[in-house]
Amino acid sequence: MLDLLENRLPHLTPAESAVARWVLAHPRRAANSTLAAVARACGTSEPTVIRFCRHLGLSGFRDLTLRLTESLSQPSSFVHRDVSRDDSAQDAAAKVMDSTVQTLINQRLLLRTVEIDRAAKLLANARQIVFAGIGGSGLVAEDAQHKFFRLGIPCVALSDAPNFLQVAAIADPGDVFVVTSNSGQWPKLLKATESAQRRGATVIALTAPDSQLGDIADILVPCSSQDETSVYTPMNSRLAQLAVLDVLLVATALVLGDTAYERLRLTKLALGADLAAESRQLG
Amino acid sequence: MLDLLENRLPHLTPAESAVARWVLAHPRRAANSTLAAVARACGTSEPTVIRFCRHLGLSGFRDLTLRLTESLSQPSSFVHRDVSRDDSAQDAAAKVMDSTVQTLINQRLLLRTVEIDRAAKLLANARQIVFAGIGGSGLVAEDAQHKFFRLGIPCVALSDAPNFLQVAAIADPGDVFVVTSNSGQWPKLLKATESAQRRGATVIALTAPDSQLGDIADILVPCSSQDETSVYTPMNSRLAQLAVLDVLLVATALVLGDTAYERLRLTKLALGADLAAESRQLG
DNA sequence: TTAAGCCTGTAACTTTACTACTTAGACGCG
DNA sequence: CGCGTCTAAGTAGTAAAGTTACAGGCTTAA
Repeated sequence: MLDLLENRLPHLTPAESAVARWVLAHPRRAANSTLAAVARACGTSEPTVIRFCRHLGLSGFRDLTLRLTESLSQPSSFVHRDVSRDDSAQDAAAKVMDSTVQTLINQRLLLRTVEIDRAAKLLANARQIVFAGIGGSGLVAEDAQHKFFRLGIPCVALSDAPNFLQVAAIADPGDVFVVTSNSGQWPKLLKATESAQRRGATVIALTAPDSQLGDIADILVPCSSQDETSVYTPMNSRLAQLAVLDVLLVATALVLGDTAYERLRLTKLALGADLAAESRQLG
Repeated sequence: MLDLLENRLPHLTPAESAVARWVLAHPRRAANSTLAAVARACGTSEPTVIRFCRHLGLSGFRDLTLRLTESLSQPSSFVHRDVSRDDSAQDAAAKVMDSTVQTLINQRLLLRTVEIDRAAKLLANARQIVFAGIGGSGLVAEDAQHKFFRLGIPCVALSDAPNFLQVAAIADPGDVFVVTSNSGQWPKLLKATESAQRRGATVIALTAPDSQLGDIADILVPCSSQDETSVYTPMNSRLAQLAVLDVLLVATALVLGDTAYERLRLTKLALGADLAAESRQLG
């Protein structure tokens, strides 16, 4: 938030930038003040402060105070630092975990802009869910299939382009395609996606917000792409995608209600029972 | 803040405790709502909500929203709250993401007790790395294989018991087995692991600290097992395991030094080049 | 059964955020 | 140089939010 402020500072009008500078200088006071107090402190008028908030993409002054307290209480401990080649194993471990945590925190924020309930309703009423992803995302698709089949909805995971093209070619209007891709730019993936859409299927995309795949999807779930600068930066985006699929699973289960609840319970029980049986047998 | 709320809950009057329960259930919504909206949602009146705030030692409703956003953006706010069946999609999403983040934060702490450098040295010098996991952990094993092959070390992923038993039966002293299991109790997994050890192979286990698998492993990497109480609780343990494997990958790459660095760089380049080629071809 | 006390809601009041309109100044164009 | 226009800032008003005062009703105890 404060970063954003500093970035926008040059693009503001004189009176507004005075407000910005004051807020930057006294963020904590700003968070607890009223509109009138801030205006007075900046030597300007209340509407100017409001306009200042709007130019920052906020809904109003109230929003500003909220965002300020939010960013003031956030610890800076998870900010990402690249692993360097002379780090100790413990240092590197901490850095990797931190960057992972940060990725997920970012992802959580990204989700606030997504119509999760709409996605969940679509998934809940799907004739079949097709999870598709190539390369590393193929595993994400498989993981999703492993999760969603427990809801009792027919699911399939596709992890290579030829299969995806074929399934897309015979897509049904009731089908929902969940397409995962880091870049969202692979031509074959786009081609298959478009072909599925032409046949009336719905597409939910887990990908970078400014990608081609994101543009054509019916529902875009932006996933922190995190331009992986260092070669040591691991595939955090994959974790974010997995977490998002967890979210979609739970949201879909909530839409389905009792049926899903019971099925989830039963699959869980089945696992426990099997473990017990095997132990007895060998024990 | 939410803790405080929970503590004070018994000392509140009926109407106020209704407010408290609602706020606990929808903290994020409460933080963004107006006094009137909260009162309506709780089926009570506005003054009651104010009195509720005062009993918590706050100056008023405004203060409540501020404190709520504060504690929600603090890391301690990621404490797990079960998804309940009447949650909105957004609430559920936040809860799922929070619990995921919390799992990873816990995992980071757990890693401090692990001899990561020793594990990394073992992996770096392995003749072959065998990643094994059955059920959901099978995907973790495959993911790990996808990551580690980029270091130029021979890798294999095993996701079912029969394969694992066979590979373990012909294990070599230079082999390193990375065995992943949520429970760490599956008899077949234990049997295969022991057989590999008898042939001189080293075993790194990603599992619950108090499990049988953990006991017999050469190196135990404890993974937050998170007694999954609610059926809506997704498989956070899997994310923790994936993150741990990222850590091991980076640590191993650091041990290998320049060679690994170069190989990681090359694999990354190869992907980018392929994407460019395909785009040209179709574009 | 009645009186005291506390919980709760209604209604009035104050503050607060926001909007519509107006004015002052800057820039371009005739 | 003057005119018009367009942007930036402020004034005043309004709607809505938070807060307070007060009164009704229920509980409890004498």
